[in-house]
Formats: sequence, structure tokens, C-alpha cells
Amino acid sequence: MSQHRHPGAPGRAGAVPALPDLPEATVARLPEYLRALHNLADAGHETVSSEGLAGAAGVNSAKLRKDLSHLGSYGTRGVGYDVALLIDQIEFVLGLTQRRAVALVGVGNLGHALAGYDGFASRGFRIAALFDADASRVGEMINGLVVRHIDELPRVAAEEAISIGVIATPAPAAQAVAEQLVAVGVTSILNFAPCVLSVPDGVDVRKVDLAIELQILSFHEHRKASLTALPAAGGSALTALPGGLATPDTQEAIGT
Amino acid sequence: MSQHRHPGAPGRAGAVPALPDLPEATVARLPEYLRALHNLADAGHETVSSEGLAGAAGVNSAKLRKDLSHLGSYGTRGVGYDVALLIDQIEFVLGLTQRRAVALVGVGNLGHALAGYDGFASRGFRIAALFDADASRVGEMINGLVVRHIDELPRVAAEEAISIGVIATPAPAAQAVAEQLVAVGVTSILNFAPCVLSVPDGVDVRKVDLAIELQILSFHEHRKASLTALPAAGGSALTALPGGLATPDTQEAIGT
DNA sequence: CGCGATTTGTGCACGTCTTCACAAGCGCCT
DNA sequence: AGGCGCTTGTGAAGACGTGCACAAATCGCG
Ligand SMILES: NC(=O)c1ccc[n+]([C@@H]2O[C@H](COP(=O)([O-])OP(=O)(O)OC[C@H]3O[C@@H](n4cnc5c(N)ncnc54)[C@H](O)[C@@H]3O)[C@@H](O)[C@H]2O)c1
Ligand SMILES: NC(=O)c1ccc[n+]([C@@H]2O[C@H](COP(=O)([O-])OP(=O)(O)OC[C@H]3O[C@@H](n4cnc5c(N)ncnc54)[C@H](O)[C@@H]3O)[C@@H](O)[C@H]2O)c1
Repeated sequence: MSQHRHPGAPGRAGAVPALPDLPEATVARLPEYLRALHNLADAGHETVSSEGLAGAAGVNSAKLRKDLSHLGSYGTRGVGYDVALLIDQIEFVLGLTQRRAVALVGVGNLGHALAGYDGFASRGFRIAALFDADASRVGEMINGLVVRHIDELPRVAAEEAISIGVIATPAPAAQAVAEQLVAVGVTSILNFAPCVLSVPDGVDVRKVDLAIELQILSFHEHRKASLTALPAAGGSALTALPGGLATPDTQEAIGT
Repeated sequence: MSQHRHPGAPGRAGAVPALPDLPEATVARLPEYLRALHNLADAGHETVSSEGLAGAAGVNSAKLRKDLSHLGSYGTRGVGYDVALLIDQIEFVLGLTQRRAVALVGVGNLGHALAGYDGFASRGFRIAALFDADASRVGEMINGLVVRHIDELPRVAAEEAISIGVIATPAPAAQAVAEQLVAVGVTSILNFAPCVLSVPDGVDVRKVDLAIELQILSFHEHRKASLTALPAAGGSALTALPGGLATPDTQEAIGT
């Protein structure tokens, strides 16, 4: 894999760039840096220090430097990073230099919101097609796009060079939709349905599950509540269960 | 090791040992297990093996066992886990035995979808109030709830015992909204706006950023493409850096 | 031209997470 | 009752991620 290929410029059409294979944690943070960088650029900054960028992105500055070091050295000691250059570099690494075409399947409640969201366009993506299985929705126009029947997926996928599929159907339909997407060559899927998708190797799936996020928050709420309500065993109506709550050593903030 | 303590779980005979402080990674997976368990329960299963549950939740079985072991021993060797018991146990740990009240701020495109989503209710939450700053939206009914003006937050928060705040406003408004939420005692926030929130210690923030998810997928697409397209390397119009960009030729050896 | 102020890049130590492998426990069957 | 097969719970090892602390690099200035 690591071909020790010539480490030179990724740019300049012709040479296929040897992409450094970044730690997954780093990849997950790059978009955050990118957003912060765009804000800085809009605000007129030409350079930014690791400290400054880290602050804007909400991370530790050492972590940021290490992350950026993985894409090569683009900072100047004593000065910082060139904002515009870093934007280009990160966008290249993330594969955003082309405007990726996204297909959205399931134009219901959530799908409508997604289809109407302009945060896609401004961050490197283009919603290329909307699909639904419900005949009564087919033909509807949303944000300049017409809703097509899912059966048209193969044809449209070929036309539009779909790069990423977004699933916003009910959970029971998600697996079938995923298979349809994979069948037309989609190898990246963002899944909003609360279910596990099984896909062939080589296909990436990321999921967004709102309820999971809330439940994680709920856990921390529960824990915070049980810490403060500790002395009076289950006094308030907050915690349903009493419980021999032997709190271990935590240093979590108990502010306010 | 862990001794059973109170046999007074919600409804069933679940025992609740001390509230352990779980590894964050485990907490993030518990909701996944919970969903899988509910599916199993609906399908009539009374017990499930770690292998079976792990499959349904899309994780490694050893990891699942270790995760569950953190909440005490609730499996039976040679048999597996009692589905109903495990559901109760996880719901307790996640603090879902009470129906947490959620306040949604920003009833726009996305907010409408969230307000109409029944996946909240079925997974332990209750949307208790909707808020917006736009006077023309105030008064609108969505799914049986009236949209209130954000200024009413303090009063409503007191009435409804808001446990979690959800921010679905544009990014520029998010920080202010977060502060308003914190001011009325909310210590858990789910943020959909693409920006970093700064909050006091003790307040948990989770963010959901759709564009970030897409960009992560894009990275992997890019990577996959550069691997397979390696031999050709012709001037395919696909992967060229934007013209204006001076070649970032400053990159030096990476794998020193 | 050299010096001090500044900031990057990274070696290192530490903590967290994952995975394997297997002993111990449990139920069932004979 | 005893043995057998199945499954859990966990020790240990390794992979991965984080953050400190500091040398090296660069700039601005006198
Ligand atoms: N609404 C939300 O805020 C929200 C939040 C988080 C997760 N989700 C999840 O997102 C998904 C969609 O939610 P929703 O509220 O939009 O549901 P919805 O029922 O409003 O919309 C689902 C749409 O998918 C279409 N569909 C069904 N089967 C299909 C198929 N095989 N191919 C193509 N289209 C198909 C339906 O016709 C419908 O238009 C659900 O899985 C839901 O759990 C929704
Ligand atoms: N629509 C999507 O699919 C989507 C997807 C991902 C992220 N987001 C993000 O979610 C947020 C909302 O997106 P949207 O498409 O619903 O935007 P929107 O403009 O449709 O809705 C925003 C709503 O927030 C209200 N608002 C503004 N300032 C407020 C304040 N101070 N207090 C209370 N309410 C306020 C506005 O009146 C409006 O109703 C944005 O930050 C967006 O980037 C949206």
C-alpha cells in the first residue's frame, strides 16, 4: 500500500497523488478544521497559528499540529499556517476538489429537510438526484430537483456519476435501498435510518442516529444527576431507581 | 464480582448495582445494543447470545461482552443474555427510565423534520417544547405542539423540566441559543448547527454535522479512487486541483 | 548580521480501546 | 450424577489516540 511513491506535489494533473493514509481520528477532524479555516478566510485572515485554529475548531493545538503534520508540512515556524493554502490542501485530501454528486433516497420528513439544505452545496457536494418509492411523491419538485422513482436509480446513477448515497427511508427499507445503491456502484453511504446495514467490503457506511445521540446525552445527564443527588438517596423525583450508588473516583466537573 | 443489589428494576426483576462509570466508547454503543434488543424482543426472543446480539448491533462479540460486563454480570454462561432484563438494565444506565423532556430550538427546515419525528418518543424522549425567534413562526402547530417564542424559554423550562436542548438554528445564532439554554439549567445539548459551541464545564455538547459526515465519506472515496485509478493516471478531468492553486510542491518526505 | 520572540513538528509517555484466547460457569442429556 | 457442549467474563497484548514538552526553524528588528 504505502508505495513510497514520490512524495511530491499532489496537484498538477497527471500524477496520481499518493495519499498519505491518515489516522481515522484525524480524518474525522479535518472537516472541522476546514470549516474553521473558511471562517477565518472570510474574516480576512491570511495566516493562522495552530493555537488559533485549534481554538476555532475546538481541539487541542498539539493535536491539530499532529493532524496537519500527517498531510505534509504546510506551516511556517514562527508564523503559522497559510489559510488559503491549508484550505486547498485539506480539500484536496478530502477529495472535495471535485463536486461530488449525492443521491438522496427517501424524500419524507427528513429527506425534505436534507434536500432543501444548502450546507451541502457550500461544502463541496451537489445533490444530484432525489428518489422515493412512493408514487405520490414522484414528480414533486424540491429546491429545483424533481423526485424520481427509485427504479430510475440505475439510469440516473450512470448519468450523474453518483459518488455518495444518502438513505433517509424508514429503517425496514434501508437495507434494500443500500443494496440498490451498491448495485449501481455507490461505495459510500450515509444512513439516517436507525438500523445496521450490511454491505460488501469496500463500501463505507456512516450512520447518523439522532436517538443515539440523545441517549448518550441522557447517560451523562443521569450520571450528573446521580452524583449531585447522591447524599439524599433518591430523594428527588429525578432518579427513578434507588440504587446503591457507589460512585467511583471521577473528576468530572460538577460546576454551578 | 458484582453483587446483585436491588431487585427493583422498572417493571421486571432487574437488579441494579452501582452506577459504574463506563468507558465513553461503551456508552456510545449501548444505544445500539438497546435498539437491537428491542428488535429481538419484538421478534419474540427471550434470550440472546453475545454473538447474536453483536451481529444484530454490528459489532465484535468480544467487545459486546466487555461492554456489558461493565454494567455487571447479566448473562448466563451457556445460555446468553435475558433480553428483557438487559433492556431494562441498559435503559436504566442510560437514564431512560424517565421520559426526558427535550426542547427544540429553531423550527426551520430541519427543525420541522425533527419535531415531526416519532423516533424520539419511541426511544425514551418527549419533545416538550418548540422555540423559534421568528415571530411569524411562533404560534404554528407542529405535531400537536405549538411553536413558542424563544423568550418564553425560561418559563417553559421551569414548567417542563427540560432535560436536553436541541439546537437547530443557523450557525450564527447557535452560541447565543446555547447560552440561553445553559442559563435555564440545561446541561445537555445536541447541536445541529455547524459551529463550535463554548459552554461551561459540566455541560455536555454533542454535535451532528451532516457535511462532516459526507466529507469523511468523500475522503474514503477519494482514497479508493486513487488506489484503483493508479495505473491509468491520464489527465482525467476528475482529480485536478483548482487551476488557481499554486502547486503545493513544498511537501517533503513523509515517511522519514 | 545576530538575537530574541514566536511557532511548528515530533519524540515520548500515558491512557483508552480493541481483539484474542481461554478458564470458569451453566444447562442439558444420558 | 457426571460429562459434554455452549457461552460468558476477563487477563493480557497490541493498536490506536492524546497531550506534554522541547528542539528546530523562521521572522522581525535593532
Ligand atoms: N425525521 C427526522 O427528524 C429523523 C431524525 C432521525 C432519523 N430519522 C430517520 O430517517 C428516516 C426517514 O425519516 P422520515 O421522518 O423522513 O420518514 P418518512 O416516513 O417521512 O419518509 C420516508 C420516505 O421514504 C420513502 N421510502 C420508503 N421506502 C422506500 C424505498 N424502498 N425506496 C425509496 N424510498 C422509500 C417513503 O415513501 C417516504 O417518503 C427514518 O429511518 C427515520 O427513523 C428521521
Ligand atoms: N436542513 C438540513 O437538512 C440540515 C442538515 C444539517 C445541518 N443543518 C443545520 O441545522 C440548522 C438549521 O437548518 P435549517 O435548514 O432548518 O435552517 P432554517 O433557516 O430553515 O431554520 C432555522 C430556524 O431557526 C430560527 N432561529 C434563528 N435564530 C434563532 C434564535 N436566536 N433563536 C431561536 N430560533 C432561531 C429561524 O427563525 C428558523 O426558523 C442550520 O445550522 C443548518 O446548518 C441543517
